[in-house]
Amino acid sequence: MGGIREQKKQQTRRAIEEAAICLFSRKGFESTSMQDIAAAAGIGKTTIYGYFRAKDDIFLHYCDERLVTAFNRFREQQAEGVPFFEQLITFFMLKFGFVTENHEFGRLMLREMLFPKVASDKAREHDQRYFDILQGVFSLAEERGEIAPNLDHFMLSGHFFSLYVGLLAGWYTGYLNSLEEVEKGMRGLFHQVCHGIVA
Amino acid sequence: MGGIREQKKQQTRRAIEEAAICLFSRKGFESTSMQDIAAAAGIGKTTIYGYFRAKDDIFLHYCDERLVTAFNRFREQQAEGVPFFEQLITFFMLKFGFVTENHEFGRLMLREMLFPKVASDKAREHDQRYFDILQGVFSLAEERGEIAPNLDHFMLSGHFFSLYVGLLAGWYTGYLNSLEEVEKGMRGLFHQVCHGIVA
DNA sequence: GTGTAAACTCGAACCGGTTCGATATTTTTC
DNA sequence: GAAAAATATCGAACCGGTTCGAGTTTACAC
Repeated sequence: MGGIREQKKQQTRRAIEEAAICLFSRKGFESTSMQDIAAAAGIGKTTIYGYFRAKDDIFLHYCDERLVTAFNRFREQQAEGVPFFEQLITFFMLKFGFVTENHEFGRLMLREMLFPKVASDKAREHDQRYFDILQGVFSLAEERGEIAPNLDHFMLSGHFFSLYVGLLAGWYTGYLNSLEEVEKGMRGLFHQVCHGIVA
Repeated sequence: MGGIREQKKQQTRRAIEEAAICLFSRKGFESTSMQDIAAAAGIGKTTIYGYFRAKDDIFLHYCDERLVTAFNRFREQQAEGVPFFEQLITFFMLKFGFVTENHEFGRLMLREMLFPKVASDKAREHDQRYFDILQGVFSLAEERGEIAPNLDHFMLSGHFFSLYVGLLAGWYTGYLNSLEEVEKGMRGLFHQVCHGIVA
């Protein structure tokens, strides 16, 4: 069992993914053909379909991996002593920077994650990881008395997540043009959540 | 000037659009080929490109028209006496219902409007119309003393808009499954904005 | 080893969106 | 009203993602 076949398969898969991501970043997703990828990976273009269902899948699989590492990076640098407001800013700015690092990748990823053709389990997993982190932040904040007790933490997560998505839309539609502007906007919005707007 | 040619052109354009939208709703966007549309409109498929830049454009042009009428409908039924919270709920639930009326249309439209390949002027116009309406709601609320004075109305618009987008994402990823749930969620989130979460 | 089944590979073909280029029609000009 | 310019139409071809099917390689049973 295992053996030669499995090894080669792993190797080929890796070759395809690396070739694809390299070409996508260099020439853009749409300008890279399956032919190009196959050539760069040293195989026939039909062979790719033995490893990935479609062109999109190569990209989405890569996003998946990156998302997981990004989450882990956040968890590592999570500092307990920091006020919850700053924890949230750090968390979402990290996410934001990560998603928009490559303009086109981010666009494609967001389209697929927020408005998918069909809801996927993979996406649910990511959401779960995300909620777990925020849940932790909110619980701590509650203990410390930074936020009101008995708030619905699920809704709270949704609230901050929505603002994060709104900022991303602002970025991609051209209303926000630098990370400084984004952070400024984020602080303003988060402040509104914290203190309310009622007279 | 004008004359036969112009008339026919208008007629053909209409025929294409009607055929396309009819087929899109019946069979779905991707399952409808340019061939299908051309046949239904009684022309050759290449001719379509004399009227629309691409398949997407037929759809997006239609969305454009619908968006405008939806805005007008809201402006008509805007009631002055209603508290600003209820005005916002009405506004966004109207938008929400309109966008999600056809599941696939909404998905495609949102992908394109929030994360466009290139920022377009058309989109800016819509945003402007949207901000104008909200601006009016906030100004009135301010006069009435319903919200604090000196709030940044632009940021406020962005805030509510983000929550609306977040709810849409929740709809398309399967966390919200009925308009009742959406409205309940919307009320909860808007309430958070109004009253804050700080202890 | 040998036979058999499963898995891998890839050239050929398919399919649908888009472009090209030649033809047909209308408008303009004189 | 005929020639020239502008524009509309559409069949043929292109291009790129995807599927088919036939040939090859590997794994396993005996």
